[in-house]
Amino acid sequence: MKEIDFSGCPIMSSLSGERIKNLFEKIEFKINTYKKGDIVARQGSPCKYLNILLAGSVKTEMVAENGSVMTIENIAAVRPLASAFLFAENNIFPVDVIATDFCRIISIPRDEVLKMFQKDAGFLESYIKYNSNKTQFLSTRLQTLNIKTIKGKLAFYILEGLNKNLVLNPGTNKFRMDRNQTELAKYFGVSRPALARCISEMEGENIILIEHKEVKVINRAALQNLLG
Amino acid sequence: MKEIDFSGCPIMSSLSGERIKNLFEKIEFKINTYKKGDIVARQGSPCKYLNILLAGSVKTEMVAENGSVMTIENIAAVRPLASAFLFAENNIFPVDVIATDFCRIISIPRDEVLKMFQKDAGFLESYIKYNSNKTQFLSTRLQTLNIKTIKGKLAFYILEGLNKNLVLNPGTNKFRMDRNQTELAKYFGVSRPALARCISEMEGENIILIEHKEVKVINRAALQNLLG
DNA sequence: ATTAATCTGTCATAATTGTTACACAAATAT
DNA sequence: ATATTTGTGTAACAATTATGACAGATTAAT
Repeated sequence: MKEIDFSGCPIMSSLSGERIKNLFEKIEFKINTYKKGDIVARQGSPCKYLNILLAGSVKTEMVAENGSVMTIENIAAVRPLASAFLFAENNIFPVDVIATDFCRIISIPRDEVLKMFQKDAGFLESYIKYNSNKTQFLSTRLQTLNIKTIKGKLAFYILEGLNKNLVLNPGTNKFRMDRNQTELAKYFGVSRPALARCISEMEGENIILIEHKEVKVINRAALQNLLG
Repeated sequence: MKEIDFSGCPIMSSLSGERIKNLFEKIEFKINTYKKGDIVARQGSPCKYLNILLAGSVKTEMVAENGSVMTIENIAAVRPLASAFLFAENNIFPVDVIATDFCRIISIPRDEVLKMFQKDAGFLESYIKYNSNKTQFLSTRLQTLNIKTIKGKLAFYILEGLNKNLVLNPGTNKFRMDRNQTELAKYFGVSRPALARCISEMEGENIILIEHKEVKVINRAALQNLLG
């Protein structure tokens, strides 16, 4: 086990090396390597192992029967692959997983993972935490996308950012965005000029004031109204 | 324990009564009742317990400081409340939870839940499965919403429905929707007439044929093109 | 079988957003 | 300091979608 480096892996990083060693004792697993272009997993095939990308990078693609392809995600080590699918009702890979580099991937059978959960509550907690965080993240993204107007999305984003900042700076009406306008437009899935227009309109209506990445909320009630 | 009925609860229903009884042995928990209008949990308060709604119903709301309110969800027994937040990094309730009826809610401390995981791998598996299913569900919803055009959403929806049906009826190019046009429009978050127009255009282009809830795919490649 | 309710197809108009383009500001590199 | 890149504000026009409205088709209820 000493040759496996899980540092940076969201479901392992909280565990010490010693603990990881114990965790894998008597656990069956295999490590495969893939070269660039190899297919790691096929869309539609059952997901029976916890696969963790130890080194290299992969991309995930959806492939249709007529051959048309859509890239979904690029993933770099160290991260689990499709961890939400291992235990789901419908445990098949929703995508093709293709190596975009030389890769090492560890595969731990489902039942062995359950044993590992029983053995080390910390590992179990990390795994659940990882999935919980993901669920939370997706919920928030979904809320954002579910708002139809750009002004609404922006209002939601600003109120959210303000709330996060409130924990550190109680009573403030300012916060700093971690995205520029172009990135924000992509995040919302809208065009950049349309976002700029909305910002300038909302500034004109004295609701907010944005300078660089600094957002100042002037009329909070108006922001709230844009949500519903 | 005999008075607690978990039937229909997604994280308990796979377990027999005997097994549930064992599971709760030596486990600390409390059961509270709430009458209509009572606040079960406050937005922003830490989520330290696994709360399962045993009887009654609740609604979840986001409340702003100026008092404006937005209802997020209505939940009826038997279901866990905010199960994704118990183990997440940021374990605070994102919403107010308010009883809309007489309610009984069991609260099991976080650490006790971990003990229960260690005790019964089946319970652990159900819990993880529940969260996994949720992640999967949200991912799919996110993909749908991420497609900008109505035709694209429809194409995605149809291809997905076809794929699900393929497992039962290999080689088919038909499937039956479980929503009518009005419901589908709501699901997509678009207006009903706009959806109807897209359907009729796609029928005119000989891509699909929809009769009642029966969908027939004529030109699958064209559907694929609408995704990207 | 008839009525009532719901669902569907369609239209004109308004509102919102995307596209493309350009000038200028800000940040970064040389 | 200057050049280069990247980000921002703005505009005209095109495309898409929402809104509201209506008639006909389908389904459910009596």
